[in-house]
Amino acid sequence: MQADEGRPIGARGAVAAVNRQVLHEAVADQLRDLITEGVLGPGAHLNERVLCGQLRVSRTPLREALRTLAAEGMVELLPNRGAMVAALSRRDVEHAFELMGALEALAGELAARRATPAEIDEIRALHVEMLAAHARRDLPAYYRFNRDIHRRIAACARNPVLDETHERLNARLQALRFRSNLNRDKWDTAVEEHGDMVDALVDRDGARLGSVLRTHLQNKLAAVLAQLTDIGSAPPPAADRLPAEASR
Amino acid sequence: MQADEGRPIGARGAVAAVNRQVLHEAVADQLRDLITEGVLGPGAHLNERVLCGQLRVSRTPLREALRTLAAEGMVELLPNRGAMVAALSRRDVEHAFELMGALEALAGELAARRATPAEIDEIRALHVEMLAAHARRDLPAYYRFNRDIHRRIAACARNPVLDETHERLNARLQALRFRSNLNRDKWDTAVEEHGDMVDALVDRDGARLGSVLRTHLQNKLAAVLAQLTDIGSAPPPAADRLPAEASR
DNA sequence: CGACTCCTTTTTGCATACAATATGCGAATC
DNA sequence: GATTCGCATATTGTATGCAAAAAGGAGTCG
Repeated sequence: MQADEGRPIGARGAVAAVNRQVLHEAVADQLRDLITEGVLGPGAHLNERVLCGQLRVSRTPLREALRTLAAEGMVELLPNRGAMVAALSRRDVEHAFELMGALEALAGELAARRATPAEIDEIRALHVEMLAAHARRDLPAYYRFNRDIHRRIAACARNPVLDETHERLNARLQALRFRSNLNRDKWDTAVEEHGDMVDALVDRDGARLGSVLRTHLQNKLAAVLAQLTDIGSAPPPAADRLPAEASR
Repeated sequence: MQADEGRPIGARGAVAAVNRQVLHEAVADQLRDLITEGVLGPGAHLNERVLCGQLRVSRTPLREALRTLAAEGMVELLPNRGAMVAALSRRDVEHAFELMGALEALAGELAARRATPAEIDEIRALHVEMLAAHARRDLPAYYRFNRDIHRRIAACARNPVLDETHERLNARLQALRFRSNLNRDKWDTAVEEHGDMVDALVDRDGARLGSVLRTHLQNKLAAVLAQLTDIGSAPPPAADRLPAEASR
């Protein structure tokens, strides 16, 4: 990808927010993406010079971005020995999901109390679309609707602090790239649970919504853990999706 | 985040490692302290050059520290216009406490399930000491025991991810410096609630412990909000506890 | 009297240079 | 032959320099 000079790293594609002018934030965004996409796999060592060459930035903004990511828990800093992508142990995953459960339960409770009728209608509509995707066995579409529904429920909670915490935790977990490993039974169960969620939301039954979300997450944890052991010590994904280093 | 001392990736060293002296982390720690202590009050503008002079470091580690703190939510970065200490609105405080309630409830539930008898005994002992401090009207001692008890309960939950999230949120709130504004009634109520907490823990009644913690926090929120309006737009505390700038 | 513009000053953002620390390899020693 | 020491190299940590953006102020025009 020959970057045209003036264009900062992160500004690719439609969804990119307003043109990031601050390089270190753009770099942080880019690295986050690379990590969640698995291009930079768990445990991967991040060599500053190499990354500088690949991202076409100097070490200063890169290092600032790394500090940001470290504070977010996406990378780990080894003093005087560089940075590596955070690698979650099985234990870490369990802990994260415990916390996630509480966060989603809270979000559910609040959402049941605060959602507007319009929001609920929208979520119901998305749910129906998700059912269609499920019937069609269209996994990518299913994931999109799934994600969107969860996002919207979170938004109904109207608590940015909760939201941010949730997003951050989610980002850390995304690095595990547990997906698409969904057998039919689990998928059906998940869809059922989603039905319960929508019902609870429509009834504005916060406690029930919270508990459904918790169960939902519990099942997801089980799936993730199963996959973790399946893979075992997975081979590190090759990091060749990065642009080649600039020749100088 | 930092203070990851106990978990060096590979083999854990038997002997305590030598004091690490990575400047940007030291700076971050120091700034955190200055903010929570109120030396750098909410909304205070952080001029890089000035801080460099006061902390006797160059801009690079300072800037890296600021990025860290920004990711933690303690400061806000205004692109091209520097950093300022995060200023929480009333709304923000309410949101933070909502989240806090869920975190503490979870911690309580887990603690009731996972605490060892020895830990429970220790907490009971601390509780008795706290009662003594209360009887003596020794506020500082009370705060110390109070804090210690909460910390230990959190530790019993055995969930570092939860713990870190909780600590971080707490740090952000500490910047408000709501303390010592405790009238007798509220104090008595708080002590009573602490009694319930210990009882619930001894009974290993997670649900009850969680709900007590929630109530406890609810009352604290009320106090904080009251104080927030009391103070109104409080004058920014003078930042003269910093060392004077080095003359060059 | 106020708003606008242009210019100076200040401050932030990025790049690079220099210093400190870790790593790897080979020679010397036991 | 294995271990250890020491040196060479590579990598991270810190400081500084330079450019761009913002803030502040003086002067001018409406």
